[in-house]
Amino acid sequence: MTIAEVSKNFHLSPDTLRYYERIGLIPPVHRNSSGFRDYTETDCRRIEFIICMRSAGLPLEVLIEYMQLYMQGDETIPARKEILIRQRDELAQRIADMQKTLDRLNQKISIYDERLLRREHELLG
Amino acid sequence: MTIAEVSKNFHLSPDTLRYYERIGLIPPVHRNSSGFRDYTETDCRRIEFIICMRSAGLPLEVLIEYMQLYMQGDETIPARKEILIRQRDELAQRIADMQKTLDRLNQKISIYDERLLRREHELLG
DNA sequence: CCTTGACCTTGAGTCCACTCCAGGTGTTAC
DNA sequence: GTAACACCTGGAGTGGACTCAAGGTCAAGG
Repeated sequence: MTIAEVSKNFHLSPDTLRYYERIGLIPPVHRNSSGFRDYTETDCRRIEFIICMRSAGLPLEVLIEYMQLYMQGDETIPARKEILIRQRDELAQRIADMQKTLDRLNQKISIYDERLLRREHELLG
Repeated sequence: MTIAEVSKNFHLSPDTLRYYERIGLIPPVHRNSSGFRDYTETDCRRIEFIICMRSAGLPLEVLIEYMQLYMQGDETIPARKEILIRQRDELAQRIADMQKTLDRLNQKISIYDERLLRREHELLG
């Protein structure tokens, strides 16, 4: 797969894909005869994983560390698991906080609804 | 209330408090005789609201717009409500996405658990 | 041959949300 | 009166995550 195809599939700019490679988030991508990147299925699965984690706000730094451990094989499973657990816990906390804000927004919206209804009532009645 | 007290109560640096005022997120805070800021209860309630919204990732730009409308009185209620609805919907979407990532992290963690158990089993058995 | 277009590299620029700094003022404590 | 301290201002710096620009290579089409 060319960089353009991967870019299109994942809605990620070619610049970002190259950037991820440059910072060691994904291992160097294989090149074709003209030196162009040729992404494998494996590359794509990794990219998809990264996008998913990034969408939840996991920092690149953490993902880089995770991926580097991943490349080193099975001995790093405990370390990788630790990272995932930590990130999972932090994420759960963020979700809980955001849920509170969501509730508050809903509450505020319904208060505005009431106020608008009252105003309408006053104007018409 | 002095800036130091507000800072302590809300775990927000004095620099950030001044920054919020400078960008128009909160209206100019009243000063005491020596020119120091003296925060009112109203100021504090606004700051608390901002912190809550920021913790859910609402951009400063949106909060500034909301606060500016707020200062203009009741005619801006419909516009404010629109902002809140939009932000609520986006937030709900973000939470849903994050929940998916959370599920995926949990799944991955339990896979690691299994693998570690198997390895232990192989080593001991 | 020359142009076009997809890709390459390196390095600089951008955006957001702070955060820090230098230099200054006013009150209190010794 | 001078030192310590809490605060002030304007402006510059930082960190994270991209994003863009300049200049170059390569293969295909006219």
